[in-house]
Formats: sequence, structure tokens, C-alpha cells
Amino acid sequence: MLSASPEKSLSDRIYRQLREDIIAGRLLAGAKLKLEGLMQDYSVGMSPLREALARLIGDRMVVTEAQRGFWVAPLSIEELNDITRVRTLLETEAISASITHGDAQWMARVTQTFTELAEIEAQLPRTAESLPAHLLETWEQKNRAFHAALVSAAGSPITIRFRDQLYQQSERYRRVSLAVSRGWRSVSDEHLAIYEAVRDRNVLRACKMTEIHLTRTAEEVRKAFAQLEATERSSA
Amino acid sequence: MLSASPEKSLSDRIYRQLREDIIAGRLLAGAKLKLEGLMQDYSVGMSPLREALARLIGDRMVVTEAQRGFWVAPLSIEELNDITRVRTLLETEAISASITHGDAQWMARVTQTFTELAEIEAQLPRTAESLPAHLLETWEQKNRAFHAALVSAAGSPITIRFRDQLYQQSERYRRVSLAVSRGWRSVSDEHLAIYEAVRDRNVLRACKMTEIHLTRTAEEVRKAFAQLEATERSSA
DNA sequence: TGTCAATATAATTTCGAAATTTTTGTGCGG
DNA sequence: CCGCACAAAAATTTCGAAATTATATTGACA
Repeated sequence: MLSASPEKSLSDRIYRQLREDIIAGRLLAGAKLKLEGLMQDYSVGMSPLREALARLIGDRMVVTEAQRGFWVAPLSIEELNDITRVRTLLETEAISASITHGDAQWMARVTQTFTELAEIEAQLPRTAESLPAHLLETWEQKNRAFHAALVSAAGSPITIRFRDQLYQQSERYRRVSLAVSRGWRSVSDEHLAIYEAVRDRNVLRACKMTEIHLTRTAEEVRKAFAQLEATERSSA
Repeated sequence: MLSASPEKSLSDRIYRQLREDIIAGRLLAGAKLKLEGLMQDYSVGMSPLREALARLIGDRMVVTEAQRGFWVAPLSIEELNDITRVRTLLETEAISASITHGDAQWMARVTQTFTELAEIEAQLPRTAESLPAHLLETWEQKNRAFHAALVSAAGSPITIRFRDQLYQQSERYRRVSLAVSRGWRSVSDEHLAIYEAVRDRNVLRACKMTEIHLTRTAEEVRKAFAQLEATERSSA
């Protein structure tokens, strides 16, 4: 989909690497980001590292306190709720506009990404326990591509940008959730419902299905967090 | 309103200074930002300067191209239209939520900021020609405070953050517009209409008046830009 | 034993210059 | 006169270390 990343500068490369590592949970929420350590781990100097962190602050992936350093942005149920609310607003708006203005090429892109996503989801096991990492990565990529395709004809770069930012933040929550989750619920059915509504250019139904999809996903995350907290309490 | 900026680090100070200078138009849209020159002008070293620029990229105040440097983000009618559309969406959503959830303290803040804004607007001359710079600065501050107060009880940090970003971008356009504008139109009346609707907790009317206000402001900017282009063509 | 000040340690922030890359300028050949 | 290779200049990007600030440790005193 996207052309191979430019990564013309070290600063750019580190920015993307850090972002991926935070989203994937390899850098844990709330963890202190020690500059010395990061320089070693990512093999860069101070300057590009700090530039990358400055950009991640804008993405809300990193938080900072003057003279005290950087931390991976913490996760909270309150933030999850806010992300879900605003993302629903932007995503339904963008899908409406896409359905209204999208041409045949857009629809082909939607169909293509949906087909690829459905193919992966057919292979998913019932429980997350046995999920190989490479399958999860592939699913994440296909899921992102499908949702991106849906809104891609909105004709509003700003809506797209804000939505992308919220999508990335959501992904952090979803990954934590999947690590303790009991399964894949009816995600596949929800994607199908969205796809069919969009294919039929049924704006109202597409929005409703999208809202349901995002709400249910958030609900899963809340459950996983509750379970996680219970585990922590019992081990303490 | 806001407490005195922390500015605990040089990087922070430069970030704010550059942002203000871009918004106020002291750094012109599209201008090349030469690092050597900025280091001189703002009396800082390379590191904090580049960190500040990295953050401004996230705010869409600066654009960059790897190995080629930084520029003040350009202005365009297309972007103005997009900003206005998305800002209307977020601002009406936030005002609705504020009216629904806002308490007496919130309403007091709205009344206070409106009163202060109305006071300034009563002093505004009919034409922008004779407007002293300090009055413009005061108006900008009061206008920002009023619009911020309106949405401040929305209970959605993310909506507020996105709205703030779009407000800042809008301000750039508005300042260019005022530099060639013929007057202050009925801004004061529009603010009054919004205030009264909010005071009466009339959600629908508050949203409608907000939409009208933002749409008319954008229209003024478009006119100013058209006039500016005409001037440029005749002088070329 | 607990608290506070003084000191040592560790971490962040900033500077200045070296290394890369792009841009500009120059001269040669077609 | 135009285009192209090549060298010079200018600008960006990166490194490494000095300066500054926060944190931890120690020891004295109540």
C-alpha cells in the first residue's frame, strides 16, 4: 500500500522504530526511557534520538517532564474511552464522506483490503493462546489497511490524520488486550457487516456497524484490563 | 487564564517562540527556516532548535524534507476549508457536551470570558486600517479564551487537543486576512448569539451559531486571499 | 531512630564541531 | 549556445563531550 518508507535520515528511522516498539508493547506503558540506554539499543546519537522523542510527544506515544526525561505514555481506561468516542465521531464522518464521494477505484480498494483481511481472519484460531506472532502481525497489517481504505475517499486530510493518530493509540490498547484475551469474538462478522454496508453504499448502516465495531472492541479491552488488574491484586 | 508558561528548558522556550512567530505571521508562510539564522535570532544551539522544529512538525506549523531542511507550513484555501470543516465538527460536538455536562463554574467562566471579549469588541474601529497592534493582540487573546471556555466542559481531552490545534492553524489564516481586510463584519453579534444560546443551554442553536460563525470567518479569509492574489497578479 | 543538610552519583540538556548531503558555480566538450 | 561532469560552497545531520539539573547516599545532629 504505502511506498517503502523513505527513512532518509537517522532521526526518521528512530522515530518509526520507537513508535512501532511502543505500539507493539516491546516498550511497556509507563516505562522510563533512559537516553543512554536507547542510544545503545538503537545505535544512534543523542540528537536524532531526542528529535524522534520530540515527535512522539506530538503523537501522544511519549510523555516528558522538563529536566526529568521521557516515559512511554501510560494507558488508562479513561483515555481508551475518550479515544473510542472521538475515533467513532471521526471515522463515521469519514466513512459517510467516502461513501458519498468515493469512486470505483476506492470501492475496489475497499473490496481488495476486505478480502485479504477476511482471508486471514478465516485462519484465526478460537483462542488467542495458540496464535503465532507472525499471524498476529499479518492480521494487524490487514486490519489497518482495511480500516484505512474505508475512510480514504473522505477528501479530508485532517480527518484522516487525526483518525490515524487515534488508530495507532487504539492499537496499543488492543495489543495489551489480546495478550490476556479469551478469543477473537465476532470481529470477522463485524468487518463483514461494515463491508457489506459500504458496498451497498448504505451510509447509515455503515456508520452504525462501525460504531458497534469500535464500541465492542473497546469493551473487550476494558474486560482485559479488569482481568489484568485482578491478577495483579491477587499476586500482590 | 493559563498559568505562566513553565519553559523549564530552552527547547520548550524556542518551541513556543517559534510557534507564536509563525501564528503572528512574523515568520511568513512558506519561508525557509535556515538553522544557522534561527540559532542567531533566537540565541540557541542546534539541539534545542531542532527539537522545537520536530514538535512543530506535529502541530503542522512546520514542514520538512529529509536532508533539505525546514519551512514554515504553507497556507492554502484547500487547507482552510478542511480546517473549518473539521473544526466545526469538533467544536459543535464539544459545545454540545459542555452544555449538557457543564456546571455553574463552567457557565461563570463562559460569561466572564464573553464579557471581556465583548468589552474589547466594543472598542474595535469599523476598518482594520486604524487598528493598533496591541488592541489586535488583546482581541486575539480574549477571543481564544472565550472559544476555549465554551468547549472546556466537554470532558474529552482529545477533542480539546485536536480543537486547539485547529484553532491555532485557523489563527494563522485569520491574521493574514485581517492584514488586508475591510473590517470586522458582525463578529461581535455572532459571539453574542453563541453566548446567549449557551447561556440558555440551547444545544441546537449554540451549534448552529457556532457553525455560522466559523463558516463566515472562513469566508472572510477566502475573500482576503482572493484580493491578495489579485494584487499580486497586477504587480507582476 | 528519624530528619536534614551536604556531597556524590546519575541523568538530562545543551553546545560546538565533524561528517554528509545538497546546492551552487565553473569549465569543458558537443 | 546548451548540456554535462566536476569541483567549491553552503546547509543539514550527526556525534561526543561539557554543563546543568535531578536523584541517591552519607553522616551529623536532635
